[in-house]
Amino acid sequence: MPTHFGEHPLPRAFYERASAAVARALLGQRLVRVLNGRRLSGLICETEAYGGATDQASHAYRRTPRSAIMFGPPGIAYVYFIYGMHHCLNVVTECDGYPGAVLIRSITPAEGIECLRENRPGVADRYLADGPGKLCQALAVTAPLNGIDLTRNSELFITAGAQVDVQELVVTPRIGVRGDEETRTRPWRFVWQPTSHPVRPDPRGETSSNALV
DNA sequence: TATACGATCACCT
DNA sequence: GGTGATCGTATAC
Repeated sequence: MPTHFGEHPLPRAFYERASAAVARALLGQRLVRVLNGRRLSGLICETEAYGGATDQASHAYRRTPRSAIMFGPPGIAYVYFIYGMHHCLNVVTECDGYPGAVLIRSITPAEGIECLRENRPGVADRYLADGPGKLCQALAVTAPLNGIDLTRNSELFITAGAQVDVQELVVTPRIGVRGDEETRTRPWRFVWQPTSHPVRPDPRGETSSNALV
């Protein structure tokens, strides 16, 4: 795949679909961050889909100034601050006017590992970007990147990465969400677990299934 | 204006 | 497996 000048970010049409479809399709794609002239990247290996008024776990369950971005055009980054110290990176999905987003929960470092190490001092390579807050720290994704267009070749974008085989796909309920039974059990977390190299086990032990594949 | 808490992480036992 | 850190945001008053 192209890793040089002129590579094409995934087009807006990629994101203009149902959140769960985008969450599934993002597995294996390459998240690229250009920081101080250095290029960092990783392959997306864990995502979660979030919806609108019928998804009690979503920020867009109610429209507020913060969640308004989820109602806008797809392909835009939604970065928010949580627990007083972490950032989370999302991609807006669905048509303009209809809310949706995908939370990127973890990546496998691919380029610029030295820089990721600098951003996460004292952390073993295996844990550099294996969580939503961790990957934001590793890639220096913070509030100023909120609203950036991921379909443009700039500081943050996503390009085509690896093919993810169905055999390597795990689908589970989302982590740490509240709400009614339907919201809590909705199978909207997608994990890429290449059989060749083990990925971390399910962090909270919820049952997994390939039912949605 | 005030208050409670979260789409988390790291460090403790 | 338990919990403190730490603050923007939403919501209640």
